[in-house]
Amino acid sequence: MKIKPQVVTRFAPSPTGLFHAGTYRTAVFAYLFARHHEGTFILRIEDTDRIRSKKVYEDNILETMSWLGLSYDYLHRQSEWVKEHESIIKNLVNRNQAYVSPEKGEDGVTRELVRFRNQNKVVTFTDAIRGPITMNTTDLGDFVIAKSFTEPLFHLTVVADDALTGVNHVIRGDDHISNTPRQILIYEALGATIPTYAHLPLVLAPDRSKLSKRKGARAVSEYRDLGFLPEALLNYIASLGWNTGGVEEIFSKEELVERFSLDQVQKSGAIFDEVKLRWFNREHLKKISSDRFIAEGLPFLSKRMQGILKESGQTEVILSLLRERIETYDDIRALEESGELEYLVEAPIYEAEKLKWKQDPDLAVTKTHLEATLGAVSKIPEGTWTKESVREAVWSYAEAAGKGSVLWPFRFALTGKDKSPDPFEVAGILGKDETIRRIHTAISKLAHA
RNA sequence: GGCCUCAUCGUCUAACGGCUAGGACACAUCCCUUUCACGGAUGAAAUCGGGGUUCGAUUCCCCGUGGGGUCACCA
Repeated sequence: MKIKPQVVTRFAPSPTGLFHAGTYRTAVFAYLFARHHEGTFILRIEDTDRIRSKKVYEDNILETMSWLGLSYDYLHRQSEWVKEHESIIKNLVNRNQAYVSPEKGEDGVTRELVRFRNQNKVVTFTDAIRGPITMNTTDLGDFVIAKSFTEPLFHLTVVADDALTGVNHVIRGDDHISNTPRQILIYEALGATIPTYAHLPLVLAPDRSKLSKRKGARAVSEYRDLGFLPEALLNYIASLGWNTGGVEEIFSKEELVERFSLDQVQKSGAIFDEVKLRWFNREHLKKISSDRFIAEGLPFLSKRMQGILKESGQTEVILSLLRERIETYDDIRALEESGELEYLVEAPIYEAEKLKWKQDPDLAVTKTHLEATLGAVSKIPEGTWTKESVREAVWSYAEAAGKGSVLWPFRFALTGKDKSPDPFEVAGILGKDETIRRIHTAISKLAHA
């Protein structure tokens, strides 16, 4: 442990479901705040509700935190601290700050609930983002803090655990503002130091209501499977409700840590916009190494296509060709599924008419140009066949005869597609034999023209 | 409904009380270009309303309006 007083903050999810960006935004801000101040970041699993808490959800939280790169200094589960909670509740009762109240539940069984003895006062706290907030706690009544000595409830465990772990900055969602006064009451009863609160504005669905699964919000872990980069998600989530004030938007985790500050956090909610997320992803995709792009992007192609690429030895060339045309890795899968990559595997099937460039009068011109192209590329020695050498062989003729008139038929003969990479790129991948074969096919289609 | 809270382009946002309210995403047009993509340029697009304070209000105050959150033996 460090000796100097430091920032201690935490992220405290309850493992009762899969979490969307709204929940993780809290984690991101708490993390950035802690790291910026070289403080301690605690991950606390709030599993006091034994019925609703599930191991799979806890695993999902741990995996997502690690995927996003949100490292924590300390991890604990509330369920492991029942003893501590029990003694705190007993102390409260002994000091007459809480009392046991036998009450009948909905099931007709009488249980000994523990209720907090509310002093009915006005509580004011200064929120780091919103400033002073005042609330009268009278209408809260003597709220329940435990279902029994060994079954503590949310408000008690939150305060107990934060106090026990020395948390001095509570960064959480806006939806907890109304919980804060009663938690402050508990701090006072415990004689513990009240932390600084920072309530973050909510992340909203497109209809401006709180983001939720019902509103179609995806779990953050789902974005991993959809081929998003963790640094893009982190960057975008951090940008929701916070900004540096400058014009740059793309930041690495380290840059975010360096720049983060609570006083630049927005007060109003922000709509989660997947379109902008995709843009962030594209920007981050541009920055990663070619090796990483290939390693991560390849699995999004079918096994069949992966096999074909491996056999041809062109995996790297083809994937880097895709790189500037996609926003997420999943776009690679979509590209293959829509047949965009078929011409790399087998000769295209198309109507002869389509070989003609839009500005040419008839197919006779097309045929002439294809024959000239064929002649030019045939002269390239097998061993020096590259996209550059193909370009060199054809370029001067194309410039003289009209680039569109020459290059459109050339490209179409190779791909059979209205849209594709340029013919040199494709010829480079296909190799000399296949390129010549496809030009021949095109010319024979035009035999009668 | 009570309590709390928020309010700048469609969205995310910038603007010591002081230039023509700036940028990004998306959109449109144009350029580059054999096509697509990339890239470049341009454009359309906002201070919720009403009162104050002030020489001057996006900014400060009040009142409306609208949105959101929250009101458990969940967290």
